[in-house]
Amino acid sequence: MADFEAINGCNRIANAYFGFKLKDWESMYTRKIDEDLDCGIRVALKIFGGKWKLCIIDAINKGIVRPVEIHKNIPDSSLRVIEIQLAELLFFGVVDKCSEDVYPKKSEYELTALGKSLLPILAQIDSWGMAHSEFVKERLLELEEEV
Amino acid sequence: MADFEAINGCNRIANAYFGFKLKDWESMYTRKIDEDLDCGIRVALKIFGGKWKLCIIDAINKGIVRPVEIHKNIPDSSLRVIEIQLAELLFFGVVDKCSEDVYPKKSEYELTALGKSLLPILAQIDSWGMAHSEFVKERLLELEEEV
DNA sequence: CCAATAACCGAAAAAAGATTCGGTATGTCG
DNA sequence: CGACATACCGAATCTTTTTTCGGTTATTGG
Repeated sequence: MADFEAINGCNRIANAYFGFKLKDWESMYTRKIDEDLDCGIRVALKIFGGKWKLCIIDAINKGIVRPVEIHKNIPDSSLRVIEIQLAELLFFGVVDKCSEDVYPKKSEYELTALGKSLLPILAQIDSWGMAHSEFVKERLLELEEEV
Repeated sequence: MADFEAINGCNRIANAYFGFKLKDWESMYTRKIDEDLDCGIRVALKIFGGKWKLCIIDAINKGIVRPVEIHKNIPDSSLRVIEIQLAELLFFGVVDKCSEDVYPKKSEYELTALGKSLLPILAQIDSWGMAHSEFVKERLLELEEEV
């Protein structure tokens, strides 16, 4: 349970962290458990499969640790989704929240050991993407020209 | 253009490969190009970010090369989405279609060099997921108990 | 005190993604 | 030929994810 205690209120967890109502929980939950989780890929994607999660982890790793700053660093995202995905990452122990009572008192996030264990994957994905970004752009361009 | 020729008909490409109509194309396309693609992570996710794409690549790599077989190998998916995501992977050059005129004449997919370059990432994600699957399950269980 | 900023949150709407369903075409095998 | 399997495809529907919007609370700096 441990740091789970920090998050009190199941409504909040279910709703804020997963975006559904408690009445929906059972069906969603059981479905998720039954469906998935024999395949490493799907477990992994459940943790960092969100649209912005890897970008958030990347930002925190680069020292951008506060929600507003992370959001500014990822201009296409909405602040709300940063908050939500940060909360999910927090719930799954990928990040920790450490709002110290120092000046200026603002909440900061840091990577846990689990979060850090994702960094090699992150780096690999990022470098693959960088290596192929021109190719991907060209492919999309070709498609546009055809249309 | 090359193997792009193999895919004839822009309607088909836009609709089957991306699931929207041609009239929507311009806005979607320009948005996509403008938004993304400076960040390796997002380029990469554009290529293999679909729900089942990594599983499909994994299946092909394991020698499960025909759509129906891939679908059977991923029972939670629908055959349709396998077809669509296979077509997208084909379009982005991650897989190749090689329906040889041999008996039995059925379409088969194989990984291209680009597809194979994803295998290390795939392996890393999968092993990370396997290593943490118990933790993830427990986390979900805790949540269930709270509710 | 007051304006500004940050951290959140809930709800509704929009967008994206996946599924279901009903087709066509083609080939195989008995 | 006729039953069956495969490869596809389009459209409608449903689900999930993300965004937008309108708040509350708390802190900071003038």
